[in-house]
Amino acid sequence: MARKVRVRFAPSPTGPLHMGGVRTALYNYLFARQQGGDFILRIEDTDSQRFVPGAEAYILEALKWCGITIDEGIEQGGPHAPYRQSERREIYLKYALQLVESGDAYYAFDTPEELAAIRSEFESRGETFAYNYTVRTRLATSLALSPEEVKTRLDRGDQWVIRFKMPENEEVRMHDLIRDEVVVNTSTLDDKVLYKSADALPTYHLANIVDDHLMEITHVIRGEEWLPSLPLHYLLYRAFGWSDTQPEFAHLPLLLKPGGGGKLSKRDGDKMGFPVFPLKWTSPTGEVSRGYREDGYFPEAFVNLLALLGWNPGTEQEIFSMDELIAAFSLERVSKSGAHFNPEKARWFNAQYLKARSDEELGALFLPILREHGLETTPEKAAQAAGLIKDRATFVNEFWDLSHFLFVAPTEYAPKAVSKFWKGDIPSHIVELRALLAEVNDFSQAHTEPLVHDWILSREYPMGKVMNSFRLALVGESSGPNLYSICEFIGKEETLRRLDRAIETLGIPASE
RNA sequence: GGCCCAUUCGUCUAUCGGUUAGGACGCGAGAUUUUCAUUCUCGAAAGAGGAGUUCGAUUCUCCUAUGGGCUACCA
Repeated sequence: MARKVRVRFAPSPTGPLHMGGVRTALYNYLFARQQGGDFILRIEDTDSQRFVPGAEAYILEALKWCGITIDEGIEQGGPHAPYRQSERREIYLKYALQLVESGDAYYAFDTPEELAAIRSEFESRGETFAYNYTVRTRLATSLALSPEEVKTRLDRGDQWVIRFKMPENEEVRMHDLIRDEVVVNTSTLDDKVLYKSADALPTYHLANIVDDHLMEITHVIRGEEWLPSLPLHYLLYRAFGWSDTQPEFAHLPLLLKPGGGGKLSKRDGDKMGFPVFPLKWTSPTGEVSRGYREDGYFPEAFVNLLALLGWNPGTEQEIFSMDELIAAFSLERVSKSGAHFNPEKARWFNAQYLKARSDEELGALFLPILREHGLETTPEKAAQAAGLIKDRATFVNEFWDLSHFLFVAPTEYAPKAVSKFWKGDIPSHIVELRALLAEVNDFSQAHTEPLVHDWILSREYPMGKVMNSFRLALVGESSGPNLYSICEFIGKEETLRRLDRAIETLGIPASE
Protein backbone atom coordinates (compact mmCIF):
# COMPACT_ATOMS: atom_id res chain seq x y z
CA MET A 1 0.00 0.00 0.00
CA ALA A 2 1.50 3.24 -1.08
CA ARG A 3 1.33 5.88 1.61
CA LYS A 4 0.57 9.47 0.81
CA VAL A 5 3.81 11.36 0.37
CA ARG A 6 4.60 13.50 3.39
CA VAL A 7 7.83 15.43 3.70
CA ARG A 8 9.04 17.86 6.28
CA PHE A 9 11.44 20.74 6.49
CA ALA A 10 12.78 20.80 10.02
CA PRO A 11 15.00 23.79 10.68
CA SER A 12 16.48 24.70 13.99
CA PRO A 13 15.83 28.29 15.09
CA THR A 14 19.47 29.00 15.88
CA GLY A 15 19.68 31.88 13.44
CA PRO A 16 18.41 32.92 10.04
CA LEU A 17 17.95 30.27 7.41
CA HIS A 18 20.74 30.47 4.88
CA MET A 19 20.40 29.76 1.19
CA GLY A 20 21.38 26.11 1.63
CA GLY A 21 18.56 25.69 4.08
CA VAL A 22 16.17 27.39 1.69
CA ARG A 23 17.24 24.99 -1.03
CA THR A 24 16.55 22.02 1.23
CA ALA A 25 13.11 23.44 1.94
CA LEU A 26 12.58 24.04 -1.77
CA TYR A 27 13.48 20.48 -2.79
CA ASN A 28 11.15 19.12 -0.12
CA TYR A 29 8.43 21.42 -1.34
CA LEU A 30 8.92 20.57 -5.02
CA PHE A 31 8.85 16.87 -4.26
CA ALA A 32 5.73 17.15 -2.12
CA ARG A 33 3.83 19.20 -4.68
CA GLN A 34 4.81 16.97 -7.54
CA GLN A 35 3.76 13.84 -5.67
CA GLY A 36 0.54 15.42 -4.50
CA GLY A 37 1.81 15.09 -0.96
CA ASP A 38 2.07 17.26 2.12
CA PHE A 39 4.81 19.69 3.05
CA ILE A 40 5.26 20.03 6.77
CA LEU A 41 7.26 22.61 8.69
CA ARG A 42 8.55 21.41 12.01
CA ILE A 43 10.67 23.55 14.28
CA GLU A 44 13.45 21.59 15.95
CA ASP A 45 14.18 23.70 18.96
CA THR A 46 15.54 21.03 21.27
CA ASP A 47 18.73 22.94 21.90
CA SER A 48 17.73 25.42 24.54
CA GLN A 49 21.26 26.85 24.58
CA ARG A 50 21.37 27.96 20.99
CA PHE A 51 17.90 29.37 20.59
CA VAL A 52 17.93 32.73 18.83
CA PRO A 53 14.95 35.06 19.18
CA GLY A 54 13.47 36.04 15.87
CA ALA A 55 14.91 33.11 13.99
CA GLU A 56 11.63 31.28 13.77
CA ALA A 57 9.74 34.28 12.40
CA TYR A 58 12.57 34.77 9.95
CA ILE A 59 12.27 31.21 8.67
CA LEU A 60 8.54 31.63 8.13
CA GLU A 61 8.97 34.92 6.33
CA ALA A 62 11.76 33.58 4.14
CA LEU A 63 9.72 30.61 2.99
CA LYS A 64 6.77 32.85 2.33
CA TRP A 65 8.90 35.22 0.25
CA CYS A 66 10.09 32.28 -1.82
CA GLY A 67 6.57 31.13 -2.48
CA ILE A 68 7.03 27.90 -0.56
CA THR A 69 3.69 27.21 1.05
CA ILE A 70 3.28 25.03 4.08
CA ASP A 71 0.50 22.49 4.56
CA GLU A 72 1.07 21.69 8.21
CA GLY A 73 3.19 23.59 10.67
CA ILE A 74 3.44 25.92 13.58
CA GLU A 75 1.26 28.58 11.93
CA GLN A 76 -1.32 26.47 10.18
CA GLY A 77 -1.55 23.62 12.66
CA GLY A 78 -2.53 20.15 11.51
CA PRO A 79 -3.41 16.67 12.68
CA HIS A 80 -0.04 16.18 14.36
CA ALA A 81 0.19 19.48 16.22
CA PRO A 82 2.11 20.86 17.92
CA TYR A 83 4.86 21.28 15.32
CA ARG A 84 7.39 22.87 17.61
CA GLN A 85 9.46 20.25 19.39
CA SER A 86 9.78 22.26 22.56
CA GLU A 87 6.01 21.94 22.83
CA ARG A 88 6.19 18.20 22.34
CA ARG A 89 8.69 17.56 25.11
CA GLU A 90 6.48 15.19 27.13
CA ILE A 91 6.25 12.86 24.15
CA TYR A 92 9.91 11.99 23.96
CA LEU A 93 10.80 10.67 27.42
CA LYS A 94 8.44 7.75 27.06
CA TYR A 95 10.16 6.67 23.87
CA ALA A 96 13.61 7.06 25.39
CA LEU A 97 12.51 4.95 28.33
CA GLN A 98 11.05 2.35 25.99
CA LEU A 99 14.51 1.93 24.52
CA VAL A 100 16.08 1.55 27.96
CA GLU A 101 13.45 -1.06 28.71
CA SER A 102 14.18 -2.99 25.55
CA GLY A 103 17.91 -2.86 26.17
CA ASP A 104 18.62 -0.64 23.18
CA ALA A 105 19.60 2.30 25.36
CA TYR A 106 20.96 2.95 28.83
CA TYR A 107 21.41 5.64 31.45
CA ALA A 108 24.70 7.45 31.67
CA PHE A 109 25.52 9.61 34.66
CA ASP A 110 28.75 11.22 33.54
CA THR A 111 28.66 14.96 33.87
CA PRO A 112 29.74 17.10 30.93
CA GLU A 113 32.78 18.08 32.99
CA GLU A 114 33.78 14.46 33.58
CA LEU A 115 33.42 13.70 29.90
CA ALA A 116 35.53 16.69 28.98
CA ALA A 117 38.19 15.49 31.39
CA ILE A 118 38.19 11.98 29.92
CA ARG A 119 38.39 13.43 26.44
CA SER A 120 41.39 15.57 27.15
CA GLU A 121 43.03 12.66 28.93
CA PHE A 122 42.65 10.55 25.80
CA GLU A 123 43.91 13.39 23.67
CA SER A 124 47.01 13.81 25.77
CA ARG A 125 47.76 10.18 24.97
CA GLY A 126 47.16 10.86 21.31
CA GLU A 127 43.94 8.88 21.25
CA THR A 128 40.40 9.87 20.43
CA PHE A 129 37.71 9.21 22.94
CA ALA A 130 34.53 7.62 21.73
CA TYR A 131 31.63 6.82 23.97
CA ASN A 132 30.99 3.29 22.70
CA TYR A 133 31.07 -0.42 23.51
CA THR A 134 34.67 -0.21 24.69
CA VAL A 135 33.92 2.15 27.55
CA ARG A 136 30.22 1.99 28.38
CA THR A 137 30.61 -0.85 30.87
CA ARG A 138 33.41 0.98 32.65
CA LEU A 139 31.82 4.39 33.03
CA ALA A 140 28.98 5.52 35.23
CA THR A 141 26.22 3.86 33.24
CA SER A 142 23.29 1.63 33.99
CA LEU A 143 25.26 -1.06 32.20
CA ALA A 144 28.09 -0.88 34.72
CA LEU A 145 26.35 0.18 37.90
CA SER A 146 24.15 -2.10 39.98
CA PRO A 147 20.38 -1.65 39.58
CA GLU A 148 20.27 -0.36 43.14
CA GLU A 149 22.92 2.25 42.47
CA VAL A 150 21.13 3.34 39.32
CA LYS A 151 17.87 3.67 41.23
CA THR A 152 19.59 5.62 43.98
CA ARG A 153 21.09 8.07 41.54
CA LEU A 154 17.82 8.47 39.68
CA ASP A 155 15.85 8.99 42.88
CA ARG A 156 18.44 11.39 44.22
CA GLY A 157 17.90 13.53 41.16
CA ASP A 158 21.38 13.16 39.73
CA GLN A 159 21.69 14.43 36.19
CA TRP A 160 21.60 11.72 33.57
CA VAL A 161 21.29 11.16 29.88
CA ILE A 162 19.99 8.22 27.91
CA ARG A 163 22.41 6.90 25.34
CA PHE A 164 21.76 4.58 22.45
CA LYS A 165 23.53 1.25 22.84
CA MET A 166 25.19 1.00 19.46
CA PRO A 167 25.59 -2.65 18.45
CA GLU A 168 29.10 -3.99 18.05
CA ASN A 169 30.48 -4.96 14.67
CA GLU A 170 27.33 -4.95 12.64
CA GLU A 171 27.12 -3.90 9.02
CA VAL A 172 24.24 -1.50 8.53
CA ARG A 173 23.13 -1.37 4.92
CA MET A 174 21.27 1.78 4.08
CA HIS A 175 19.58 3.11 1.02
CA ASP A 176 19.69 6.69 -0.16
CA LEU A 177 17.63 7.98 -3.07
CA ILE A 178 20.55 10.01 -4.36
CA ARG A 179 23.55 7.88 -3.41
CA ASP A 180 22.08 4.40 -3.54
CA GLU A 181 23.60 2.01 -1.07
CA VAL A 182 25.75 3.06 1.88
CA VAL A 183 27.23 0.53 4.29
CA VAL A 184 28.69 1.33 7.69
CA ASN A 185 30.05 -0.89 10.44
CA THR A 186 28.54 0.00 13.80
CA SER A 187 31.83 -0.43 15.61
CA THR A 188 32.97 2.87 14.13
CA LEU A 189 29.97 4.64 15.65
CA ASP A 190 29.42 5.85 19.17
CA ASP A 191 26.60 5.79 21.71
CA LYS A 192 24.77 8.99 20.92
CA VAL A 193 22.85 10.82 23.59
CA LEU A 194 19.12 10.54 22.94
CA TYR A 195 17.70 12.37 25.90
CA LYS A 196 19.06 14.66 28.57
CA SER A 197 17.55 15.14 31.98
CA ALA A 198 19.15 18.55 32.42
CA ASP A 199 16.56 20.28 30.24
CA ALA A 200 14.16 17.33 29.90
CA LEU A 201 14.58 17.48 26.15
CA PRO A 202 15.58 14.90 23.55
CA THR A 203 18.48 15.43 21.20
CA TYR A 204 18.00 15.77 17.48
CA HIS A 205 18.30 12.05 16.80
CA LEU A 206 15.52 10.91 19.09
CA ALA A 207 13.15 13.79 18.45
CA ASN A 208 13.68 13.50 14.73
CA ILE A 209 12.91 9.78 14.49
CA VAL A 210 9.97 9.94 16.88
CA ASP A 211 8.40 12.92 15.15
CA ASP A 212 9.00 11.63 11.65
CA HIS A 213 7.29 8.43 12.71
CA LEU A 214 4.41 10.14 14.48
CA MET A 215 3.93 12.60 11.65
CA GLU A 216 3.93 9.79 9.12
CA ILE A 217 6.81 11.21 7.11
CA THR A 218 7.51 9.15 4.00
CA HIS A 219 10.60 10.88 2.64
CA VAL A 220 13.38 12.59 4.54
CA ILE A 221 15.14 15.05 2.27
CA ARG A 222 17.97 16.78 4.11
CA GLY A 223 21.54 17.97 3.77
CA GLU A 224 24.47 15.63 3.34
CA GLU A 225 25.81 16.58 6.74
CA TRP A 226 23.27 14.10 8.10
CA LEU A 227 24.57 11.12 6.19
CA PRO A 228 26.95 10.06 8.99
CA SER A 229 24.05 9.72 11.41
CA LEU A 230 21.90 7.72 9.02
CA PRO A 231 22.98 4.36 10.53
CA LEU A 232 21.91 5.57 13.96
CA HIS A 233 18.58 6.57 12.53
CA TYR A 234 18.14 3.21 10.82
CA LEU A 235 18.95 1.47 14.08
CA LEU A 236 16.51 3.64 15.99
CA TYR A 237 13.70 2.76 13.62
CA ARG A 238 14.59 -0.88 14.12
CA ALA A 239 14.76 -0.60 17.90
CA PHE A 240 11.34 1.00 17.98
CA GLY A 241 9.94 -1.64 15.63
CA TRP A 242 9.09 0.93 13.00
CA SER A 243 11.23 -0.35 10.17
CA ASP A 244 8.22 -1.14 8.00
CA THR A 245 7.17 2.52 7.88
CA GLN A 246 10.66 3.94 7.92
CA PRO A 247 10.89 6.83 5.47
CA GLU A 248 13.07 6.88 2.38
CA PHE A 249 16.13 9.07 2.71
CA ALA A 250 17.69 11.53 0.29
CA HIS A 251 20.84 13.36 1.32
CA LEU A 252 21.39 16.52 -0.66
CA PRO A 253 24.84 17.67 -1.74
CA LEU A 254 26.08 20.67 0.18
CA LEU A 255 26.26 24.25 -1.01
CA LEU A 256 29.91 25.23 -0.92
CA LYS A 257 31.67 28.57 -0.66
CA PRO A 258 32.55 29.92 -4.15
CA GLY A 259 36.30 29.60 -3.83
CA GLY A 260 36.32 26.36 -1.89
CA GLY A 261 37.01 26.01 1.79
CA GLY A 262 33.92 24.26 3.00
CA LYS A 263 30.21 24.48 3.11
CA LEU A 264 28.33 27.71 3.10
CA SER A 265 27.43 28.52 6.66
CA LYS A 266 25.35 31.01 8.56
CA ARG A 267 28.50 32.46 10.02
CA ASP A 268 29.63 33.57 6.58
CA GLY A 269 27.10 36.36 6.82
CA ASP A 270 27.64 38.61 3.87
CA LYS A 271 31.39 38.57 4.20
CA MET A 272 31.59 36.58 0.99
CA GLY A 273 30.63 39.55 -1.18
CA PHE A 274 27.14 38.22 -1.79
CA PRO A 275 24.22 37.47 0.51
CA VAL A 276 24.02 34.02 2.06
CA PHE A 277 20.60 34.73 3.49
CA PRO A 278 17.29 35.09 1.67
CA LEU A 279 16.29 38.13 3.71
CA LYS A 280 18.23 40.76 5.55
CA TRP A 281 18.96 39.66 9.10
CA THR A 282 19.76 41.70 12.13
CA SER A 283 21.17 39.53 14.88
CA PRO A 284 20.22 40.10 18.53
CA THR A 285 23.65 41.67 18.94
CA GLY A 286 22.94 44.13 16.16
CA GLU A 287 25.00 42.60 13.38
CA VAL A 288 23.37 43.07 10.01
CA SER A 289 23.62 40.60 7.14
CA ARG A 290 22.47 41.24 3.62
CA GLY A 291 19.57 39.39 2.08
CA TYR A 292 18.68 38.50 -1.48
CA ARG A 293 15.36 40.27 -1.12
CA GLU A 294 16.93 43.53 0.03
CA ASP A 295 19.66 43.23 -2.59
CA GLY A 296 16.94 43.41 -5.20
CA TYR A 297 16.47 39.82 -6.26
CA PHE A 298 13.08 38.67 -7.41
CA PRO A 299 11.96 35.70 -5.35
CA GLU A 300 11.31 33.80 -8.58
CA ALA A 301 14.91 34.34 -9.67
CA PHE A 302 16.22 33.30 -6.26
CA VAL A 303 14.17 30.11 -6.28
CA ASN A 304 15.20 29.39 -9.85
CA LEU A 305 18.91 29.74 -9.20
CA LEU A 306 18.69 27.72 -6.01
CA ALA A 307 16.81 24.91 -7.73
CA LEU A 308 19.57 24.57 -10.31
CA LEU A 309 22.30 24.36 -7.70
CA GLY A 310 22.51 20.61 -7.34
CA TRP A 311 19.70 19.61 -9.64
CA ASN A 312 19.11 19.85 -13.35
CA PRO A 313 16.32 18.65 -15.60
CA GLY A 314 18.59 16.94 -18.13
CA THR A 315 17.45 19.40 -20.77
CA GLU A 316 18.96 22.75 -21.63
CA GLN A 317 16.19 24.73 -20.01
CA GLU A 318 17.46 27.01 -17.27
CA ILE A 319 14.60 29.37 -16.59
CA PHE A 320 11.88 27.72 -14.57
CA SER A 321 8.77 29.00 -12.88
CA MET A 322 7.81 27.32 -9.63
CA ASP A 323 5.17 25.29 -11.45
CA GLU A 324 7.67 24.19 -14.04
CA LEU A 325 10.07 23.17 -11.28
CA ILE A 326 7.35 21.15 -9.60
CA ALA A 327 6.65 19.36 -12.85
CA ALA A 328 10.28 18.73 -13.76
CA PHE A 329 11.88 18.00 -10.40
CA SER A 330 13.15 14.57 -9.47
CA LEU A 331 15.37 13.37 -6.65
CA GLU A 332 17.07 10.97 -9.07
CA ARG A 333 18.48 13.94 -10.96
CA VAL A 334 19.94 15.62 -7.91
CA SER A 335 23.71 15.55 -8.22
CA LYS A 336 25.94 13.79 -5.73
CA SER A 337 28.69 16.33 -5.26
CA GLY A 338 28.66 19.68 -3.54
CA ALA A 339 28.01 22.81 -5.58
CA HIS A 340 30.09 25.96 -5.36
CA PHE A 341 27.82 28.95 -5.46
CA ASN A 342 28.45 31.32 -8.36
CA PRO A 343 27.32 34.89 -7.55
CA GLU A 344 27.76 36.00 -11.18
CA LYS A 345 25.27 33.48 -12.41
CA ALA A 346 22.88 34.49 -9.66
CA ARG A 347 22.93 38.02 -11.05
CA TRP A 348 22.34 36.69 -14.55
CA PHE A 349 19.25 34.86 -13.38
CA ASN A 350 17.82 38.03 -11.93
CA ALA A 351 18.55 39.94 -15.11
CA GLN A 352 16.60 37.32 -17.05
CA TYR A 353 13.60 37.74 -14.81
CA LEU A 354 13.91 41.51 -15.00
CA LYS A 355 13.85 41.50 -18.80
CA ALA A 356 10.87 39.19 -18.79
CA ARG A 357 8.83 41.55 -16.62
CA SER A 358 6.45 43.93 -18.39
CA ASP A 359 7.16 47.67 -18.43
CA GLU A 360 4.05 48.18 -16.31
CA GLU A 361 5.17 45.77 -13.60
CA LEU A 362 8.63 47.30 -13.51
CA GLY A 363 7.16 50.79 -13.54
CA ALA A 364 5.14 49.93 -10.47
CA LEU A 365 8.34 48.86 -8.71
CA PHE A 366 10.16 51.96 -9.94
CA LEU A 367 7.51 54.42 -8.80
CA PRO A 368 8.37 54.28 -5.07
CA ILE A 369 12.05 54.71 -5.90
CA LEU A 370 11.25 57.82 -7.93
CA ARG A 371 9.24 59.07 -5.02
CA GLU A 372 12.23 58.60 -2.75
CA HIS A 373 14.08 60.95 -5.06
CA GLY A 374 11.35 63.50 -4.64
CA LEU A 375 9.68 62.85 -7.95
CA GLU A 376 5.96 62.51 -8.34
CA THR A 377 5.27 60.96 -11.68
CA THR A 378 2.59 58.83 -13.24
CA PRO A 379 2.62 55.04 -13.41
CA GLU A 380 2.59 55.42 -17.19
CA LYS A 381 5.71 57.56 -17.13
CA ALA A 382 7.47 55.19 -14.73
CA ALA A 383 6.58 52.24 -16.95
CA GLN A 384 7.85 54.06 -20.00
CA ALA A 385 11.13 54.82 -18.27
CA ALA A 386 11.45 51.22 -17.11
CA GLY A 387 10.96 50.06 -20.66
CA LEU A 388 13.80 52.27 -21.84
CA ILE A 389 16.35 50.96 -19.37
CA LYS A 390 15.41 47.44 -18.35
CA ASP A 391 17.73 45.84 -20.89
CA ARG A 392 20.72 47.40 -19.22
CA ALA A 393 19.77 46.59 -15.63
CA THR A 394 20.17 43.55 -13.43
CA PHE A 395 18.11 44.89 -10.54
CA VAL A 396 15.26 47.37 -10.22
CA ASN A 397 17.37 49.20 -7.67
CA GLU A 398 19.72 50.19 -10.49
CA PHE A 399 16.93 51.95 -12.35
CA TRP A 400 17.53 55.37 -10.85
CA ASP A 401 21.21 55.45 -11.71
CA LEU A 402 20.35 54.36 -15.22
CA SER A 403 17.54 56.80 -15.83
CA HIS A 404 17.78 59.85 -13.58
CA PHE A 405 18.37 62.01 -16.67
CA LEU A 406 14.88 61.15 -17.86
CA PHE A 407 13.53 63.06 -14.90
CA VAL A 408 16.23 65.56 -13.96
CA ALA A 409 18.28 67.65 -16.37
CA PRO A 410 22.03 67.21 -16.09
CA THR A 411 23.80 69.89 -14.12
CA GLU A 412 27.25 68.67 -14.97
CA TYR A 413 28.81 67.28 -18.10
CA ALA A 414 31.29 64.40 -17.97
CA PRO A 415 34.67 66.08 -18.59
CA LYS A 416 36.02 63.19 -20.64
CA ALA A 417 33.02 63.27 -22.97
CA VAL A 418 33.22 67.06 -23.22
CA SER A 419 36.86 67.07 -24.24
CA LYS A 420 36.25 64.27 -26.69
CA PHE A 421 33.15 65.55 -28.45
CA TRP A 422 32.45 69.19 -27.64
CA LYS A 423 35.11 70.69 -29.84
CA GLY A 424 35.80 72.00 -33.29
CA ASP A 425 32.71 72.68 -35.34
CA ILE A 426 30.49 70.36 -33.41
CA PRO A 427 29.08 72.88 -30.88
CA SER A 428 27.95 75.09 -33.73
CA HIS A 429 26.25 72.09 -35.31
CA ILE A 430 24.42 71.61 -32.05
CA VAL A 431 23.24 75.19 -32.26
CA GLU A 432 21.90 74.41 -35.72
CA LEU A 433 20.32 71.23 -34.42
CA ARG A 434 18.58 73.23 -31.73
CA ALA A 435 17.10 75.47 -34.36
CA LEU A 436 16.01 72.46 -36.39
CA LEU A 437 14.29 70.81 -33.44
CA ALA A 438 12.56 74.05 -32.50
CA GLU A 439 10.55 73.72 -35.72
CA VAL A 440 9.54 70.10 -35.00
CA ASN A 441 6.16 69.45 -33.45
CA ASP A 442 6.01 65.67 -33.47
CA PHE A 443 8.65 64.63 -30.94
CA SER A 444 8.09 60.91 -31.21
CA GLN A 445 11.16 58.81 -31.75
CA ALA A 446 9.67 57.56 -35.00
CA HIS A 447 9.60 61.08 -36.30
CA THR A 448 12.72 62.71 -34.88
CA GLU A 449 15.12 59.86 -35.51
CA PRO A 450 14.96 59.84 -39.33
CA LEU A 451 14.59 63.61 -39.38
CA VAL A 452 17.79 64.34 -37.48
CA HIS A 453 19.73 61.57 -39.17
CA ASP A 454 18.80 62.83 -42.59
CA TRP A 455 19.77 66.32 -41.56
CA ILE A 456 23.19 65.21 -40.33
CA LEU A 457 23.79 63.22 -43.50
CA SER A 458 22.64 65.99 -45.78
CA ARG A 459 25.03 68.39 -44.09
CA GLU A 460 27.76 65.77 -44.20
CA TYR A 461 28.42 66.26 -40.53
CA PRO A 462 30.18 63.52 -38.57
CA MET A 463 27.34 61.38 -37.25
CA GLY A 464 29.15 60.04 -34.18
CA LYS A 465 30.45 63.36 -32.96
CA VAL A 466 27.20 65.22 -33.44
CA MET A 467 25.15 62.52 -31.82
CA ASN A 468 27.50 62.22 -28.87
CA SER A 469 27.46 65.95 -28.30
CA PHE A 470 23.71 65.91 -28.55
CA ARG A 471 23.68 63.10 -25.98
CA LEU A 472 26.09 65.02 -23.78
CA ALA A 473 23.68 67.94 -23.76
CA LEU A 474 20.67 65.85 -22.86
CA VAL A 475 22.21 63.24 -20.56
CA GLY A 476 25.43 64.77 -19.29
CA GLU A 477 27.46 61.72 -20.21
CA SER A 478 28.03 59.43 -23.14
CA SER A 479 25.94 56.46 -22.33
CA GLY A 480 22.29 55.57 -22.09
CA PRO A 481 19.37 54.43 -24.18
CA ASN A 482 18.47 55.62 -27.66
CA LEU A 483 18.67 59.42 -27.76
CA TYR A 484 15.43 59.95 -29.66
CA SER A 485 13.59 57.84 -27.14
CA ILE A 486 14.96 60.22 -24.52
CA CYS A 487 13.73 63.21 -26.54
CA GLU A 488 10.33 61.65 -26.78
CA PHE A 489 10.28 60.97 -23.06
CA ILE A 490 11.32 64.45 -21.91
CA GLY A 491 9.47 66.27 -24.70
CA LYS A 492 10.26 69.17 -26.97
CA GLU A 493 10.39 71.90 -24.41
CA GLU A 494 12.77 70.11 -22.11
CA THR A 495 14.93 68.97 -25.01
CA LEU A 496 15.38 72.55 -26.20
CA ARG A 497 16.00 73.76 -22.67
CA ARG A 498 18.77 71.19 -22.16
CA LEU A 499 20.35 72.10 -25.49
CA ASP A 500 20.34 75.79 -24.54
CA ARG A 501 21.83 75.03 -21.22
CA ALA A 502 24.63 72.91 -22.66
CA ILE A 503 25.42 75.55 -25.26
CA GLU A 504 25.50 78.18 -22.59
CA THR A 505 27.51 76.15 -20.09
CA LEU A 506 30.01 74.61 -22.46
CA GLY A 507 30.22 77.54 -24.81
CA ILE A 508 30.83 77.75 -28.53
CA PRO A 509 34.47 77.80 -29.53
CA ALA A 510 35.19 80.70 -31.85
CA SER A 511 34.95 79.41 -35.37
CA GLU A 512 37.89 80.07 -37.58
C1' G B 1 43.47 10.56 13.53
C1' G B 2 38.82 7.49 12.51
C1' C B 3 34.29 6.87 9.59
C1' C B 4 31.38 8.36 5.41
C1' C B 5 30.44 10.94 0.73
C1' A B 6 32.21 12.91 -3.67
C1' U B 7 35.67 13.97 -8.21
C1' U B 8 33.76 16.25 -16.52
C1' C B 9 35.84 23.39 -18.93
C1' G B 10 37.44 28.73 -13.57
C1' U B 11 31.94 27.84 -11.83
C1' C B 12 26.91 25.15 -12.38
C1' U B 13 26.22 20.94 -15.25
C1' A B 14 24.72 17.07 -19.82
C1' U B 15 26.55 12.18 -21.07
C1' C B 16 23.20 6.48 -18.14
C1' G B 17 30.31 1.58 -22.66
C1' G B 18 31.14 3.57 -28.86
C1' U B 19 29.78 11.57 -29.07
C1' U B 20 34.15 16.26 -33.15
C1' A B 21 32.53 15.24 -24.68
C1' G B 22 26.91 19.29 -25.28
C1' G B 23 24.72 23.69 -22.74
C1' A B 24 24.81 27.91 -19.24
C1' C B 25 27.55 31.82 -16.27
C1' G B 26 31.98 34.36 -16.66
C1' C B 27 35.99 35.56 -20.24
C1' G B 28 37.87 36.92 -25.46
C1' A B 29 36.72 38.40 -30.66
C1' G B 30 33.30 40.09 -34.28
C1' A B 31 28.44 42.02 -36.02
C1' U B 32 24.50 45.60 -34.89
C1' U B 33 24.24 50.75 -32.49
C1' U B 34 25.14 57.91 -31.97
C1' U B 35 27.03 55.94 -26.94
C1' C B 36 26.78 52.42 -22.96
C1' A B 37 24.14 48.22 -22.61
C1' U B 38 20.97 44.55 -24.89
C1' U B 39 20.86 41.08 -28.86
C1' C B 40 23.27 37.85 -32.43
C1' U B 41 27.64 35.06 -34.30
C1' C B 42 32.24 32.93 -33.35
C1' G B 43 36.24 31.44 -29.96
C1' A B 44 39.39 29.70 -25.79
C1' A B 45 38.24 26.33 -21.84
C1' A B 46 37.18 19.73 -18.93
C1' G B 47 36.90 13.72 -18.09
C1' A B 48 42.53 14.15 -11.00
C1' G B 49 46.42 10.05 -11.49
C1' G B 50 47.36 4.77 -11.87
C1' A B 51 45.85 -0.20 -12.48
C1' G B 52 42.21 -3.53 -14.09
C1' U B 53 37.20 -5.46 -16.73
C1' U B 54 35.98 -4.97 -22.03
C1' C B 55 36.65 -5.36 -29.00
C1' G B 56 36.06 -0.41 -26.82
C1' A B 57 36.10 3.36 -21.22
C1' U B 58 34.46 10.01 -18.94
C1' U B 59 30.90 6.06 -18.00
C1' C B 60 32.02 -0.40 -14.37
C1' U B 61 35.81 -2.23 -10.27
C1' C B 62 40.12 -1.32 -7.18
C1' C B 63 44.16 1.78 -5.39
C1' U B 64 46.17 6.67 -4.79
C1' A B 65 45.43 11.83 -4.66
C1' U B 66 42.33 15.83 -3.89
C1' G B 67 37.82 18.14 -2.12
C1' G B 68 33.94 17.87 1.44
C1' G B 69 31.02 16.14 5.61
C1' C B 70 30.71 13.89 10.41
C1' U B 71 33.31 12.66 14.74
C1' A B 72 29.05 17.47 21.31
C1' C B 73 24.33 16.36 26.95
C1' C B 74 24.27 21.33 18.39
C1' A B 75 21.15 20.69 14.79
